[in-house]
Amino acid sequence: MARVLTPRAEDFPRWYQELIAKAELADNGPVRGTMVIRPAGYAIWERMQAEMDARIKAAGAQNAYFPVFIPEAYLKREAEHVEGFSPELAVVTHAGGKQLGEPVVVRPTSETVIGEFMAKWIDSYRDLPLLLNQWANVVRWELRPRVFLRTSEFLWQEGHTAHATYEDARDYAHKILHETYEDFMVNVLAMPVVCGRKTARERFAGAINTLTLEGMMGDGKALQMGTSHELGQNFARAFEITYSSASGSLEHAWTTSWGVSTRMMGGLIMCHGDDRGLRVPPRLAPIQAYVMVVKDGDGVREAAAKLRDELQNAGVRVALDDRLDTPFGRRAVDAELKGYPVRVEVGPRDLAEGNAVLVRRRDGSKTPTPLASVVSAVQQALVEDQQGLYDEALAFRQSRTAEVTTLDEAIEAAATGWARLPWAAVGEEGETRANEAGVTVRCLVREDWSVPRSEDEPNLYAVLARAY
RNA sequence: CGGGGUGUGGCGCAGUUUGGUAGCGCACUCGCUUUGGGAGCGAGGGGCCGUGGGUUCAAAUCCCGCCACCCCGACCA
Repeated sequence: MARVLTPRAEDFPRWYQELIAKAELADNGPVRGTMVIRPAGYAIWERMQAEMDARIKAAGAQNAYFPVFIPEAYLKREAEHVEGFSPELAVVTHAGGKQLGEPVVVRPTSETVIGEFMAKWIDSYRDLPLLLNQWANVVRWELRPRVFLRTSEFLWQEGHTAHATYEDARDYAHKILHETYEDFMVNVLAMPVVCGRKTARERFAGAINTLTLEGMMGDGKALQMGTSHELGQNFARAFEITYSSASGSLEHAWTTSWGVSTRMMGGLIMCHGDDRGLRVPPRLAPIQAYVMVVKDGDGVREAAAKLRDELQNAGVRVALDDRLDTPFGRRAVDAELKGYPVRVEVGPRDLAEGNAVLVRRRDGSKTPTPLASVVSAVQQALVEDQQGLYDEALAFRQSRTAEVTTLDEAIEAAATGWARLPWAAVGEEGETRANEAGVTVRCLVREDWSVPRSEDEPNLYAVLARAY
């Protein structure tokens, strides 16, 4: 059987296969494209999760946990929602050695179960807003899985909130979009994203508005990195999430939901990776500085260990590699594949001159550095390369984004990157035409690239691109 | 579901046209030499060739059925 690497060769650079094999970030699982994250990849995911979780808590949400099995009837309560998801549901029909009276669905997302609980937990306006988040794996039996980008099972965070008013819900959805997601992607992942509003066609099933964060990958395609939905009162009505207002009237709550997933791992690889492997932004990297004993010699191990300690004390996430039984070349190449931002190479030759060699993953530069200034040089490199990766990705996106005026031009430009044009020049018919050409409307933005409050605002622009 | 394709040690493949009882690379184990950019040499271990049936003295190879998986399209965080 041919090895399972679903992204097409032209979508992923050559190194990707080697990265999968050697850096062991992730692999497809035994069940039809189910994602398996190996330990090396988990270290990166774990840091993503920690950084994201901190931001979610800063937004006031609390973590909770809900059932993996959802009665089919729950899904059916919200018409659009069930229609949107039915084809991709995994349904359990047998359990306990017999056929179930009512099948249960393996959650594709948890609006419905959480809605059920929200209805129980919310009585008064004093209970609002209710801000919940859960880290969980969900299953969507997509027709065509792709490693990292669209696996049948994926791990994500899904936030679910209920608010007393439309405005409060809307503002919260936008707050998550910017303060939680955009902040994380820009400052931790070093990935520029365009925040915008999905068209009616691209909207989440059951939402009144879907906000998105779109990133450009190394091949010019777009990847939706995260999403934040205003669900209006659709789910509140379906699950009877009601509260007594201050004036005593019974009202339906306004809910939101939002999520980011392990897809970000794919985005990270495809945005920053180069022909030598992964480049992990310093703020994300589980190992920021990799101190390597290049070759044994007088005082080499001691010097390396000392640098490790100094870096650690300075707050740098550091690892020491003194495996002299493994050839240096292999260790160096492995470190590159795994994308450690900075390597500190210590060997007798440089040590004789009181130096270690500082190697930066971002540009491959090698700089002999006096032992006494290694810590400050590393710290500086980490800061510079965090910014450098972002600047590089932004410059790339800008160079591949065309401002055009007609749909034909936009479709042509989408062959290599993104195109932006007045939404009025596209419209629903234009969107259909673009889709037929393999191009989708990624989002709607204002002229200054900010997020529109409504689809009816004048002077909106559409961002068109090919997507995964 | 439509159109292509593939199933052979852990991974990637050759062998199938022209049947003769399974091989290569990587990985793994042991030994020696190496170690400043993916090491070399030597010696090993590991496969009822997806599955069921048929043809034959003999099937990975030929014939029929079944199954699984992959790629392209429809679907999507």
